[in-house]
Amino acid sequence: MARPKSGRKRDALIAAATRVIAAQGLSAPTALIAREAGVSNGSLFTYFETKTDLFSQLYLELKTGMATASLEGLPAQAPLREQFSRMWSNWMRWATSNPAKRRALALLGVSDDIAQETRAASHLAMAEVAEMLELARARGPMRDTPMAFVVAIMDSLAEATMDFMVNDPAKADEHCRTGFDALCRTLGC
Amino acid sequence: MARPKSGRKRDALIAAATRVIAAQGLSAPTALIAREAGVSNGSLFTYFETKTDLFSQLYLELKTGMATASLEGLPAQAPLREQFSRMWSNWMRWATSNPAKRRALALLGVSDDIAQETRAASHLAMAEVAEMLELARARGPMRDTPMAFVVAIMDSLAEATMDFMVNDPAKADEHCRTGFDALCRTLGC
Amino acid sequence: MARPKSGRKRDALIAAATRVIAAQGLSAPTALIAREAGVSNGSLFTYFETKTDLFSQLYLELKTGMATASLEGLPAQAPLREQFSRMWSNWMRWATSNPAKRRALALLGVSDDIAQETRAASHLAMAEVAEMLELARARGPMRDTPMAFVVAIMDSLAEATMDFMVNDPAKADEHCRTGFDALCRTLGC
Amino acid sequence: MARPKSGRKRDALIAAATRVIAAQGLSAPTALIAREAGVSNGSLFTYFETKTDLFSQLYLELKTGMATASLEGLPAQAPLREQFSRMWSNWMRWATSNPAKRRALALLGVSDDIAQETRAASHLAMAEVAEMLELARARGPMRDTPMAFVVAIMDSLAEATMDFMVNDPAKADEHCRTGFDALCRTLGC
DNA sequence: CATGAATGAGCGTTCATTCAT
DNA sequence: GATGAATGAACGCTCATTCAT
Repeated sequence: MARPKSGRKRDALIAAATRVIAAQGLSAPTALIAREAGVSNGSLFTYFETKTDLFSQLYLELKTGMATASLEGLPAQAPLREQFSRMWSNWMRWATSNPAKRRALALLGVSDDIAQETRAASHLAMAEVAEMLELARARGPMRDTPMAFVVAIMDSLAEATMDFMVNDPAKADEHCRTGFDALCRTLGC
Repeated sequence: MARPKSGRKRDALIAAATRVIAAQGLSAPTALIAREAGVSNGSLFTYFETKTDLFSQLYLELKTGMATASLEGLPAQAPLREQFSRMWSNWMRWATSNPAKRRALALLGVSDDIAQETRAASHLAMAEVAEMLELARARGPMRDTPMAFVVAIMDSLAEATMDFMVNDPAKADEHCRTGFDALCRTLGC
Repeated sequence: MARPKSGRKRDALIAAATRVIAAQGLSAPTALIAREAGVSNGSLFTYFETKTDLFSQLYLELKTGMATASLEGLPAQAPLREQFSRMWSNWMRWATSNPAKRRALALLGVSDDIAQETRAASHLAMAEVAEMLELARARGPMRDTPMAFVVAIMDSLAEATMDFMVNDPAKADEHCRTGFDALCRTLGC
Repeated sequence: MARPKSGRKRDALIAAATRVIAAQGLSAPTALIAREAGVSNGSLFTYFETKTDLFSQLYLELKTGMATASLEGLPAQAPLREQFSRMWSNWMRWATSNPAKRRALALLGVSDDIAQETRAASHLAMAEVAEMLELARARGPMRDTPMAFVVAIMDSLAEATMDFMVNDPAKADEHCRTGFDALCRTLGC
């Protein structure tokens, strides 16, 4: 049955792409990604049909990873605010301890060649997070604002917070809390 | 030390670059920008040493234009909150009525080849806006947060608001206010 | 010295190559030929050492098939001219009812990588046909022309006739006769 | 007005393409053609938009050159048969003294990426030759055969004749006449 | 013996930048 | 100064062939 496609190689390519994109941007050569993954340039295309395909799968994988990390170990019984806070901390931790992933995700997020389809799929990954947000804003001043707007605000507060945690790591925890508090004030939770 | 802004052709190139970047992204060929400006490809390089140089100057110019527009006609005598609100409206109006400029600015903002130096210079353009923000947060819950963080939060709320105004223009004014109210709640102003 | 024609798969590859070459030209990927034959890309190379080898064998096989078809059912007792005419009809019928084979053969015939050796071997296949031609021209105006030249003339008249029969199938029989008559006038038979 | 596109370079590219195609076939790298023309690989594309474009223009140019050469110095007052004979000699001379052009033309003629349009244009170049053929067959046995068929027959006799003249140059003139006589017998002229 | 993943040279084309006109 | 042709490195992707399974 011949040499089977190696999950290991695919993962190496995904990981290499993350690193290389973070370092060089989306215009990084596929050949470099392949080399970084310890694979021939041609092989990249047995795992991903095109560069765009690689990027789409990477985007999805990063988004999913981020969502999963954010939801890890949530105290199911605790009050909403506490769960929400924990989710936020998880999220910030993921971002600050995976700067390459974060940067790659940011670049991919604004790239023209991530299809609408792919973006839609990525929202699914974040569904649970969105649900928590929905509850958190339910009785506050943004209760009538379109959900997508609220999500955008949360995202952008998160980005700002991450930036600060990274740039001033000594006070990372403090900045994390500052960001969360700002979000809560905005939502009224 | 900037090269003399030698008139019409330079401006045409800047304007063309804005349009072309908005349409095609940062990888748009210089030759296309030149053609769009009604100028030969070679001439572009007598006005800007390199593509990066063009992009840096464009970045600065867009940032400055945005700041200027935001400060237009502020009621100097009115209370802070009113001035702040007016500034916000100006800002949002600029963004929504200059979508190409906004998109170009966003792309340039995350580009690798805008030097730190250039970014720093761009902050100068926003100095007055930052000052207002300083006053606005002075007595609120963020009074001890590093100013840069507060700026980042404002920026990101602004971006989210712009997105929504653009995507749902019928309710642009409402979204504009929603964004501002969220900011004020965050700052406590 | 040809490798044993080991059965079904080899034939499937030959047939697939015919189809694929007719459709895509000689630059068609071996992988496509293999897939079309229901065989893995790697297996192609256990039946044919190289792409060139495949092409050479295919060339020979097509030439042989063409010759065989041309000689089918010749009326051994009938006068030469009748036999010759029957051969011509057979030939034309083969060409018009096997357009893919004909096209593949034409492409292979002008390809650089069919060795002289292979071409020579292919003449053997046509030996009987050549013999008839020899007799047909024996007393005509071309009796002193080098045989190879006469063969070339016959071949090229044949190609022209085939083209016409294919492009205007309604009058195929008429064109077939027209071609034959032209040949006979040329040879004086 | 900048360096103007150099006719010399275009011609060098056309000539190089002729040589390289004759030697290596249609799959010859554009970079080789450029190098052979003494030009950078990039420059080829300022003279020809694509490889296909280069090939089309080359095809047309070769066809036209062939036609022109065939018609050179025809004795306008002489009887048709004499003119026709002279044209044939011209044609054969062109082919035998320009083997690379002839081979390139043959390869291009069967290439898939010479558009129908281009082929049609090439017929124009041969219009005068076709006219002579029309007269030559007018009263002969092929008077009712479609003209295109007659053309095809002439072409293929010509090709066969050229081959022989090239392979046996000592008797080139004799073969030339043999071919012409065969054509006349076919047409009845 | 069959399979199909692995390899890496090779291709057509693009594009920032230079420089002859 | 303006023009646009010239340059050549670079890129995404293909494909004949090899070889681990």
